[in-house]
Amino acid sequence: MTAPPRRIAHLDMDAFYASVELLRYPELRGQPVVIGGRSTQPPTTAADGSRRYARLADYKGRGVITTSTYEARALGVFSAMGMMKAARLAPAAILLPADFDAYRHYSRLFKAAVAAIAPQIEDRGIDEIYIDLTELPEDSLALARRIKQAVRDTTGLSCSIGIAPNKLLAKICSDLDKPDGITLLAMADVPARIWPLPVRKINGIGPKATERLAALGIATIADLAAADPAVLRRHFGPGYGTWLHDAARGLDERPVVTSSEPKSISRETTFERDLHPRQDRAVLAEIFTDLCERVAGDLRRKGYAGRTVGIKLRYDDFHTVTRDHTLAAAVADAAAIRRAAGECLKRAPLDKRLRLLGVRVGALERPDETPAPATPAQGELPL
DNA sequence: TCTGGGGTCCTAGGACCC
DNA sequence: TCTGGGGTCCTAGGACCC
Repeated sequence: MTAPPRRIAHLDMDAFYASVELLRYPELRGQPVVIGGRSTQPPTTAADGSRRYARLADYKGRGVITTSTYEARALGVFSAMGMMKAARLAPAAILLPADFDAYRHYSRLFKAAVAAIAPQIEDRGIDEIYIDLTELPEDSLALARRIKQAVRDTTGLSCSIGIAPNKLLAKICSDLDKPDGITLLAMADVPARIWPLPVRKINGIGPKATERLAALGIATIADLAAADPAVLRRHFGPGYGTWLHDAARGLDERPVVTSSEPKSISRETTFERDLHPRQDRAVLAEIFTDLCERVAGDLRRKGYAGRTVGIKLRYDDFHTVTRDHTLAAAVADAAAIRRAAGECLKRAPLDKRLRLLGVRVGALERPDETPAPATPAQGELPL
């Protein structure tokens, strides 16, 4: 007996942050708009109701683009691009600050709308989800249309959906007909629809792996599927090499995971200008304490404590180091985090200017829950 | 004009224990 | 005394994702 094929959907909101901003500023529809920049000012409204927007050309600082509208992408401006570089490509583009409270609000709305139709949902961040449709009676196209309509009705926003036998393929599919698209794919379609794509389209193949594959003459997913798995394992290690070979053939057994606990909570900040550990000691100490307080606030709000406290330093040459310190018992208060983080700092090189400082708490526990008992459960033999 | 912030997972080595 | 091996925890770095 073989199990029937699964039906897994991947839903991706279209240019999510930018689209939320267009709900607020509808007159910007059709224009190149980018979101980003820490010091970006929101638009000002004149007495006659007209708004004045910041332009990308006005920006000064070390921010990156968070999202851009499709019109801005057409000018070569994409997520994670440095703002100063983007300003050269599209100086007249409208610049808006990120409003994460608004995005979280719309995120909750669209997920609730989907859950009312298909409750088996895996959260993949603020703007995308996997949905397991296997147990639902309707056909896939009807479900995809109904879900898209529900998302549009409750948020005014569009999304793209891919439906395939697993998460790997569903994720690739949701990107094939963007924006506002639906793509259905069966295993038999993999050679025609998936193999012509570049390897970078596979979720889990990033810039480094793409480059190393290119050096082996592997550019498309078809190239990867045709590659000798032994060669892949030799170059990429047994785990990743085997995964690459499977992924290229569209194989993926990962389940849709409908609930999970966080593993770590962190806060970090990149300074407006690089700071020297000695000359700028006082201001660095203040930022350090503030980061610890913000992490403590996040822990308290979410109901966690953690045993491992860590720091992250990024130097002016972008070299990054981390230091960890594991305590005997989990902590959640700012003073204890600050003490442990201070111990970490003593073990890090402090002779170069810093551009970033971060504080993290891991090995999380819920302090209100009793840890699992070490004694065997009832009816179990103490072997 | 370089390169944000919040995460997860994997690897690898050393310590320590059995 | 020497040798061997497995398991777990901790630390550091790196790739990758949204």
